[in-house]
Amino acid sequence: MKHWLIKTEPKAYSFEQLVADGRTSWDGVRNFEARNHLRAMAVGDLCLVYHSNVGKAVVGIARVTRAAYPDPTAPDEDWSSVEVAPLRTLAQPVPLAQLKAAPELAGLTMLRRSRLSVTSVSTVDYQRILHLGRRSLGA
DNA sequence: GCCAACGTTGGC
DNA sequence: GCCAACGTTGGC
Repeated sequence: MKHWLIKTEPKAYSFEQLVADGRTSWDGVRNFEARNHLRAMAVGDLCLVYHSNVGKAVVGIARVTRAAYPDPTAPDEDWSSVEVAPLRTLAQPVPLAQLKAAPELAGLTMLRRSRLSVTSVSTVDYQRILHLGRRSLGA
């Protein structure tokens, strides 16, 4: 199983909206590298969902429920979508500043390639980020 | 194939 | 609102 980080502007489509919807077509990606990552996703892969611009934090986890298919928002063009469903909301969001401040996450692709909307995440980094998202005692 | 111009993303 | 990063486009 692979792990990914997918970005969304919450004003356009938030994780809360995904929870409300139950599942969604993750479409609108218009970058070749990001598209290729979508195509590499398999059903069951887990995605950290990051809110860009507003929030600037990892807020939840989604599960891939349908592998890549043609992006319905770009008929006759060579883009792809996957379908995802919410798995759970993090007890506390993990802000970008916290990701940047964690020395063990220095290799995170998302930090080095800040404009790439779909990036892969190593299993160990995925677990580190989940750990940061646990509610801390006394918080 | 190079490179300047331009548009978009996204943090600050 | 600004600006850096960077992907895309198009002229040559």
